[in-house]
Amino acid sequence: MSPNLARKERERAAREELILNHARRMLLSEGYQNLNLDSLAKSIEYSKGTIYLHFATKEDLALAVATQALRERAELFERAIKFAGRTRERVRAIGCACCQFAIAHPDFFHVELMLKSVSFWEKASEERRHMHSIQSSRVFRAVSGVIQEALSNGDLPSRYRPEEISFSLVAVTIGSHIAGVQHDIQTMCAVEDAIAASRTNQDIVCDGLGWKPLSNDFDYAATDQRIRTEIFPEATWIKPR
Amino acid sequence: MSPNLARKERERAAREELILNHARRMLLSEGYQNLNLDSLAKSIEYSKGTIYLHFATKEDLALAVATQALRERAELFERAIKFAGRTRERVRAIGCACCQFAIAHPDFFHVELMLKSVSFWEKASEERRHMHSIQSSRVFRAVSGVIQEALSNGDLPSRYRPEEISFSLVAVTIGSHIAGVQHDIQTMCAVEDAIAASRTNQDIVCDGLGWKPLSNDFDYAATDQRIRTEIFPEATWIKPR
Amino acid sequence: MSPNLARKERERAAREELILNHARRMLLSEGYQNLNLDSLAKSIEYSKGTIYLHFATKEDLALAVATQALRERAELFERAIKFAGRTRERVRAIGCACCQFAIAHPDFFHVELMLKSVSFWEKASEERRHMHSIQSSRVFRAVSGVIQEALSNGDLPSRYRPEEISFSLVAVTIGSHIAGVQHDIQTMCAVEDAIAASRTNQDIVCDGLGWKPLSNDFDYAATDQRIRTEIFPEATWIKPR
Amino acid sequence: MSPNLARKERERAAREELILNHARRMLLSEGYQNLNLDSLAKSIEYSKGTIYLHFATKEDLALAVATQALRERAELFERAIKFAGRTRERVRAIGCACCQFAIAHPDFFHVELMLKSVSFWEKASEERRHMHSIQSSRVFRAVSGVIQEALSNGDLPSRYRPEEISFSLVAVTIGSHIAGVQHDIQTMCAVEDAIAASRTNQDIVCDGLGWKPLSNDFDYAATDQRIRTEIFPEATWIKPR
DNA sequence: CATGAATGAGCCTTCATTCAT
DNA sequence: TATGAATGAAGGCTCATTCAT
Repeated sequence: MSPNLARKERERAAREELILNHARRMLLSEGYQNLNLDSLAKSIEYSKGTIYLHFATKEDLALAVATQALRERAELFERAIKFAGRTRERVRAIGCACCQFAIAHPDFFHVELMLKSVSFWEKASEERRHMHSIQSSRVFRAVSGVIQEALSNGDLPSRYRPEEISFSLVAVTIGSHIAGVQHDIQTMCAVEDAIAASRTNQDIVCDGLGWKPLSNDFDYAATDQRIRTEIFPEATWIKPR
Repeated sequence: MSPNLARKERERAAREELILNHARRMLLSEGYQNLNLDSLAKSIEYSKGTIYLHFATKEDLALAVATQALRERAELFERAIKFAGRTRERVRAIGCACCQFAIAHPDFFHVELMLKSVSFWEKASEERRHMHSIQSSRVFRAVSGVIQEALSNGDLPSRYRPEEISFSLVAVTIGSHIAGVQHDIQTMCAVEDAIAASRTNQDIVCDGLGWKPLSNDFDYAATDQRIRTEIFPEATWIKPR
Repeated sequence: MSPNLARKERERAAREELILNHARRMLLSEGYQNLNLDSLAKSIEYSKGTIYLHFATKEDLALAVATQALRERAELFERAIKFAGRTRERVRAIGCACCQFAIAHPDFFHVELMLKSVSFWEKASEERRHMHSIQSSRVFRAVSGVIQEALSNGDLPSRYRPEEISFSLVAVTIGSHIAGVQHDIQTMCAVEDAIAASRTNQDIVCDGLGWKPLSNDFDYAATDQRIRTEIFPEATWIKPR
Repeated sequence: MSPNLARKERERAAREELILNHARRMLLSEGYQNLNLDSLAKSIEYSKGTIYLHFATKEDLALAVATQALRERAELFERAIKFAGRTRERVRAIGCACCQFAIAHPDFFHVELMLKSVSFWEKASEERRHMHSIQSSRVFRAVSGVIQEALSNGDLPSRYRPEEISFSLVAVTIGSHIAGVQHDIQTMCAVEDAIAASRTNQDIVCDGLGWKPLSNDFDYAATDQRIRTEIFPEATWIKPR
């Protein structure tokens, strides 16, 4: 009996993953309001009722999609901070992780912005909300660990508080990804490669924070090469600036 | 006859403004999909039919809301660039304009992100689209004028292209406002005052770009004081850092 | 005062005609349900309110359009029966009148069918209904006069009752016009010229009724020529078969 | 499993039939524009959503009603042409089929005229359009087969082309049914029995076409008797003339 | 008299959710 | 457990009719 139960549990998890994958695809290509459970059911080749055996509401499902992605991001970040090098090189690796994620899930910020809606959270279940916050803090811990160390060893001046530094990095990254897909901004700012532009902006912010070695004083080309080799061998886009 | 016509025209404009104001409020608090014309009609105390005398579709209405706000932003920017001072002081004034706008229209980025949807633009009328693009370029011209001048007179090094510089500023500003209202980011980055955080981030980016005088070398407190007095006397929040 | 009143009355009648003409055009090109008073008002360059000064309801207006056209048909019929010739030649002239009318008002049968709806008549005013029936009987009288004479002088055998004969002619004419514009019937019956087909069918029915001279025994080419010259000089399409 | 599926399929077909029957009734009594899905739903005692499980749009539903009826007509026609007798007797049987259909679906021409609208076909699904055209050609093939044979064996003179003959018959039949339900025509032509009048008109046309044996030369009473016995035993109205 | 702004009932269509099987 | 038929509230949009000016 127990092996049967285990098998069932595995099957259940597999189906949940299947649902999430299809839901993510639809969510990203069509937006939240155009995600409808009829076509999702058709797409996964299970019935609508089955979806409801896994997720209490549509909001619950969407939140699970977001959490799944956030977990991926957390994993990328945790790989990044293992990079052997100076703190600024490590934060650079995190920047690469962000871009890696953005490439895997373009437009994902849309899903994240959707989470902001109050009515959304109200309709999602407590359990899913909790799971989301767990992944959220994994991401944050990765970033703040590097910042802490940089402040400790003097790579970062103490002009800004650690949270301010996190916020700068987060803000410029989110902003770059969002602005990079806005058509009018793309046009007016002649953005050709949104990913490269995002990395440039992270560099500018690090320089502005005084995070040593400044990009004027150090050639990060070799770093990029190593990040690619050691951390993200699957990446095809990390090029030295 | 003419006075009658003039009065009617005024009344029509007033009603359009009334509709836009309520629509904006609902759009911001509930999101695009939760804006419904029934409750809007109820809220403005006119019938649904009347809304359609002003706007051809729901998308048209939403675009008009966005354009109205964009016009305000353009006006704030054009006031800002008249500030008598060095280029970095002027871009600081633009930063203040952004914040002024963000205070007037918190969450407005939500509306702007909505504009990204292709299906959205298809359903809006050509006329409204044109009006929107006009305001859009006013905003961009203001920013790029200052950058151009800074590059010319050496306030900005030529390390980055002017469009890259625009993009950095735009990205960090958008990102700060968006990140500043995300609940989990607020918590983890201990953001108390999102507006102040946004200004800090703009400062960091300007420093990172090497925009002279760097914030280490110059006390912008007096500048802020003057921006407040000369450009935004209505502002209650511009404080020297 | 009286001349003023007369002028006003003339103006009123002229405006009513203007409305009817535009309404007919829209009714024929778009169908009843797509006739809307907003575009009608725009088209006549008077206000919607003014339309209601002439017609109590939309149905009233449509009935007036139908009546106006019926009057035209009655006039054409009354011209036709004055043709100097044998009864079968006269009924042929009526057939030409029908075609003349069909050319002037293609698709008009659509309007006439619309009149069948019970809910339609309920909403039209008594006065308009009366005016419609007056024109209706003018049309009928013209036809039945010729039939009566043909029965009297032996051109028509007495096999059928006069009303049956009227009905045959009416039915084949209506049917030809309707079938002639149905796309699938056009295709399958290879109808190239619906007007010519309609005349052929009238001929067939007359032959079937035994109306002398039968088309095998008489060359109606000269008759057609005379109908055209004497009765419908404006017609461009009456050709001898 | 299979019996379950079969039962479900049967239930589904039964419900589709239920919807179609009610829709037909409403369509005929109220016209297309007055057919509304709210009252249809109420009438069938299912929800509006259920209707949409069967039909993609209102136009789809209406087209299905038309196709259903057309299929019935095709079946009647195909029974009729099996009548053992001369060609004119067989076309008489088709005439009876028409009347049989007209009795089953009085006012059905209204639905068929509705199909003329271009915008209508655009909104109907390709599948339904195809099904309609299939039935349409069944009907046409039945008629043109008899005509072809009559031309071959000399029952019909070659004065008219086969398509012209089809068109005459179609036109007089459609026209008789339409004219037979128009109130003013009924009154003025003293039509007591529209069905009988329709058959008379078909006879007149056949005579006019010279289709042998002419009604003067042959007593069709026995034929009618046989048609009734052999082909339409369910008919209560076929009487010898 | 003439206007046209305002109305609001009504329509078609969508879709998250439920529940009998 | 899994299904998918059924639901019905809700939403965007139209337009004949009215009435204050």
